[in-house]
Parts: sequence; structure tokens; C-alpha cells
Amino acid sequence: MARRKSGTATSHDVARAANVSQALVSRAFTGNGRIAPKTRERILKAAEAVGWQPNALARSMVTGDAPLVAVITTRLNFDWRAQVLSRLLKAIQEWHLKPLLFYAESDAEVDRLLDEALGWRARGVIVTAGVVRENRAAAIIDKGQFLVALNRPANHDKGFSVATDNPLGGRMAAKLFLEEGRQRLLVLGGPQGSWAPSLRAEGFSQAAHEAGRQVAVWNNDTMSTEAGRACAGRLLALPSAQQPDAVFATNDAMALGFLDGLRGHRSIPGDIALIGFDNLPAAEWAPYRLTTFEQPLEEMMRRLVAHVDGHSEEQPLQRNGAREQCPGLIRCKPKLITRMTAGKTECP
Amino acid sequence: MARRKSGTATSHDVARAANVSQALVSRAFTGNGRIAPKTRERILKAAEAVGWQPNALARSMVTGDAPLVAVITTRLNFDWRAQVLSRLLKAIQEWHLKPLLFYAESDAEVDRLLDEALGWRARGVIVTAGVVRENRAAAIIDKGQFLVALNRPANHDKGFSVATDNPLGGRMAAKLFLEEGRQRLLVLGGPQGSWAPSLRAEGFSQAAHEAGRQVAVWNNDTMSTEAGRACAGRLLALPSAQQPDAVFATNDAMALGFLDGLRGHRSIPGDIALIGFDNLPAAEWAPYRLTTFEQPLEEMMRRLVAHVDGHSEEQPLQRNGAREQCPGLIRCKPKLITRMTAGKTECP
DNA sequence: CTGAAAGCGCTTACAG
DNA sequence: CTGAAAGCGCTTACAG
Repeated sequence: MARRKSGTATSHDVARAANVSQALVSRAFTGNGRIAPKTRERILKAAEAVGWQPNALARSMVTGDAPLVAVITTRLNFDWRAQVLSRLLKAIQEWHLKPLLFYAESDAEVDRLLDEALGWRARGVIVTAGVVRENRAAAIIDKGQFLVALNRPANHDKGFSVATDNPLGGRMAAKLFLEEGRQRLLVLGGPQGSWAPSLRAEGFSQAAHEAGRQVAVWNNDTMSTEAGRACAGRLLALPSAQQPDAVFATNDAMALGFLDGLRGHRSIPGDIALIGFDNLPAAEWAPYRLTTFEQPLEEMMRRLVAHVDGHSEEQPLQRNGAREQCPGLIRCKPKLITRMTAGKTECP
Repeated sequence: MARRKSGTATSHDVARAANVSQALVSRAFTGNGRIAPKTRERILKAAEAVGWQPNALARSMVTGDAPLVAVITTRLNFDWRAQVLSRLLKAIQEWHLKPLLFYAESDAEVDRLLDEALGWRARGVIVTAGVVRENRAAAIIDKGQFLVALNRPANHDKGFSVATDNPLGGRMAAKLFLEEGRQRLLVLGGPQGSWAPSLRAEGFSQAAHEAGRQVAVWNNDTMSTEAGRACAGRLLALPSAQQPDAVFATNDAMALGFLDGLRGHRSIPGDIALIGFDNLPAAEWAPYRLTTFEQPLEEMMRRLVAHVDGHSEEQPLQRNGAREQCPGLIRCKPKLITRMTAGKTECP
């Protein structure tokens, strides 16, 4: 029944081999408590011979502190997700913590996974997929764990949420189009109810409305290159009087597909200006040269790290003093990367 | 010192709340041992009220079996890595195991991380980055853990290694070029000593040599689109008599950059035929239409899963009976995806 | 069906 | 400097 139990050495085996008490073996490895240097060395050698090292589970249990952080993630098929996870894993590594991953096949699973994560008594949880329900957030925080939500709300006033300033990105895109004198504006949006893409679209629409312009919004369930290509087809089928002359795609994948769909039919940015979001590697490739927004991943990670470090030092919340616009939500400015598809009308 | 210890409820708290013994609380959650249905329900309610669930660390300790699997990974900036990790996380999730990630900033760190992983007493370890040293492999397997290496050797006869059949891919590419009557062959290789890219290059060269053709190999330290573009520049600078008319890029990133670098200077596949490796999403985009190899990820995962399932059932090794070509290494055939850059010379 | 007790593999006061 | 002992939060025979 017990899988392996037999055969695995314990600190007692090492103690026997080094002819010391089991407690000394522990001290040799933790570095806590006095121990003669020579004894320590003898123990280390014995451990090596036996092939033993401390059982991290047992250590975590007895110290009441597991060096773990739970990370909720999902399919990595969108480039941006992989970038985020990669950067996150690196940060966690640098904390000398271990990421325990919870993979959500769909957003609906996220709540169950958060519950499961609680069982591991980790230092905290980082959510990069799905939605954090309010009572789940409370359960996590009440147990003294930190809660960080990336590009989504934490739904708790002691939770922490870092996001790209999506509305600002949308507004900047609109402003750029208006400065270029574009007339008919279109947004390639995400699924209904999605958080980040909706905020981008709303920021865009709002700025356009303030300038007296109307905006069409086409929602897309997948936000893939295929979806972008489909939108291009839809645009080409429109009566020419209704064809937009400026398009804001709420992610790069759609923008790239859109460009491919228009290739040979329209000139960019002559007929249609285009701005994307994410600054995927492909955005700068020769056939695209897409004007887009870079998400401030490094800044987001810095903020996240600062929050978690603050948490572990049990500092009082400094957030009130700092007067964030929206408590618990840190917005980091996206950076406009101007390439050929918009914003360069003054250059040849 | 102890971080949280205080405040966190235990099974005793639940027992008190439900007016039962602590042992019953355990039985209510594990499902092992007899317990009256009504008692169980009362306990579950009490636990919910207290906000408690079993401590997975303590459970793992006492059962001697932690439902963990260690995964060694690295930066996810290459698309293929992210795909692999994503698929892996899903498989592990389906086993009802939890992936504990070890992130190696460089290959040199991998050995240290493997050592660290041992401390968690996981069911096994899956290596997707760096090299598994022989004695490290032995240490893992001697402790009864499984060892799986993806696209690299496991370096132990009880380890398990699944890889794309890289030499075969190389040979197939060469064969296709030869059938097209290409004369001057070039390989865009990876770093010296890299495993998979070198095998691809070798397979290619070998097949070419057998047909009496010479092959030039240009190694690249990064295998990025930039490297591919640089190779294009280098090619264009060559005296025309020496210019290759067929290029095998050992990954798609280089192939795509190479295409961009040639754009406007050479016609593809007229002047130069090109084959890549990986079948990245971008390979099928309109400006590229790259002929390339799809790595058989699903088959690799199926094999991996079968091995690990076999391991947990303590089955005798079946490998000898099956007579694998190379013991412990399973090669899965890559699939040629024929698009526009090679292999379609008969079609307009 | 339920409870008291032993034990998982460690760490850490507490005595010597 | 070292060792014996308590205890971390559970699970699981073993008695009742």
C-alpha cells in the first residue's frame, strides 16, 4: 500500500553511519544550533554515502512553513501567457520558493483548484487564469497566505492585483488614430465578459466618444490569428462607405491574422491603420511591423515581488498612505511601440 | 520565527467542533475505515465552518507518498518549450499529481535542481532542460522514483527518454531536397553539442553524403529568428556559385528569420528551397507557408504517460521484450508538413 | 461504528 | 558541543 517507504533512508540511518544522535544530523543540515565543525563534516560525508538529504515535507511540517507558492495557470498556447509564467517561475526561484502548479483546463476549474491549493499550506497563491471568487479570496487571506492576481482583480482588499493599465492603452490607441485624422474606428475585442480585453476596448471607445467619434466593436471568442483573419474577411465584405480606416485589435494574435487577411487587398497604414496589444515577437517581423503596446511585464513582476516581500515581513499595509487610485489594484502603463501600421504617417 | 503556525486550524479543532475524535475527522476525509454516514456529514460541515481541510504535507508524510512530480524546465521563450510544458502540466493534472517546478536559468543549474528535487520525495522527475548526469540519474532511480527525459537522454537504463526521431527528420529533409534535384545543401544548425539540433543536422548530412552530396553547416548559438536573418545575410554575401539552393533549418525560428532576410532578394522555393523544424503556429501564416516538421507531441506524451503508469504499478520492465532499437530511448516520428517553401515543385 | 495510541521523519527547546 | 524528548498534523492498525 505505502508506495516506497521501505528503502528510503532517514536521518536515523545517517546518524547511525556517523555514530551521532539523530538530532545532530538535523543540525548539520539546517545550520541551526551548535555543532562541532568536524562532526558536521563527518555527518555530511555519511549522508552522502547513504544518499540521504532532509525530507522537505517533514521539515515543512515541523517548522510549520512550506517554502511553496501555488500558481494557477492554464494552457500556454498564447505567447503572452508563456512569457508571464516564465518570468514568474524565475521570480519564485529567486525567492528560494518552489512553485506548485495548478493547471486549469477551463476557467470554471479555477475555483476548485484554489481550494485544492489551500491544502498544501503554501506561502501564498498567484493566479494567472480565471476568476478569484470573493469568498475564496477571503479563505486564502484569512489563512495568512498572500494572494496575487495577475491581470485580473483579486476581489479582496488585502489581495494584490497587478495589471497592465488596459484602459489607458485603449485611450492611447484612440488618441493616436484621432491625431492621424482617422474617421471610422473599429475595435477587435475579446469574448464578452473578459477582463483585460474589455477594458482595452472600453478605454478606446471612451476616448473616441469624448472626441465625438463612434466606434464599432467586433467581439471574438478566441482572440486567435484565425479570428483576426476572419475579421479581415468581414471588413472586406462591408460596403466601402462603412469600411473602417483605423482598427484597434485588443491583442497581437488577432492583429497579425487581420494583417494577413488584408494582405493584397488594402494598403496599411494608407487605407487602414492598425494597432495591436502585447508586442509578441512576431509583431516586429518584416511582413508585419505592427504598431502595438508592450505590456510592462518587468514592472509588474517588480511590483508583485515587492508585495510578496512586504507580506512576508508582516509590514503594515502601506497602500493607504500611497493613495493608489483603486485600492489593491496596481496598474502599470503599457508602452506604445510605434512601427509601420500606425503612428508613422509623418515619415515616408 | 514560525511563520503562521498560530491561527491555522487542525483536525483537532474540527473534531472538537463536531464532537468526535480526531481519528474520525481523518476517516471522514480519506474515505478509509468505517464511519457512519451521518457522522461523516456532521464532520464535513464542521470542517467547512472551521475552514479546514487536511494538510497535504502531513498526509504525504504519514502515508510515505507525496502526490508530487518534479519538473525541470527553463525559459519558455521558445514556442515549442511552452507547448511541451503546457501539455505536460495537463497530463500531470490528469494523474491527480501536482507538478513542482524547478526553473533552470541555465543548463548548468540543472544538476543542482535535480538534487534539490530529491528532497521533496516526489513520485518522479521529468526533465525538459539541460543534461541528466549519470550518477544523478542513478540517485533518482535508486530511490524508486521514475525518471523521464524529454528530447534528451535519460542516461540510465531504467530511465525513460522520449524524443522526436531527429535523425529521421534530417534524413527526410535531405531526401526531399535530393528528389527535387537540389545541388548545394546548407544546414542551419544549433549550438555545438546541443542534442536534438545536432542529430537533425547529422541525419541530414548522412543522407546527403550517401547520395554523394556535400553539406555545409552553419552553427548558431541561439537558434532565434535573428540568427536566421543573420544567416540570410551571410548567404547573400556569398559568391553566387557557392550559394546553396536548399536549406534545412534545424528549427522554425531560424527558418522564419531566414525567410524574412531573403525576402525581396531571392525567390522561394525557386532559387532556394527551405525546410524547418517544429511547425510553430507562424509557420503556416501567409507570408511564410513554411514546409516543416511537426514534432509528435501527442505521441510523446502518450508514451510518457504509459511509462509512468507502468512504473507506479511496479510492472516488470517490458522493454527487453519489445526490443527497442536503443534501450530506454523511444523515438517518435516527426511529420512532414508540406507547404510552399519546399516539396511542392510539381504544383504551380 | 468509534476512540486511544503509535508512528511518519524531521526540528528545536531543554538538559547535560 | 551533544543527546533525549517533545511535538508538528496527520493516517492507520488495534481494541473496544
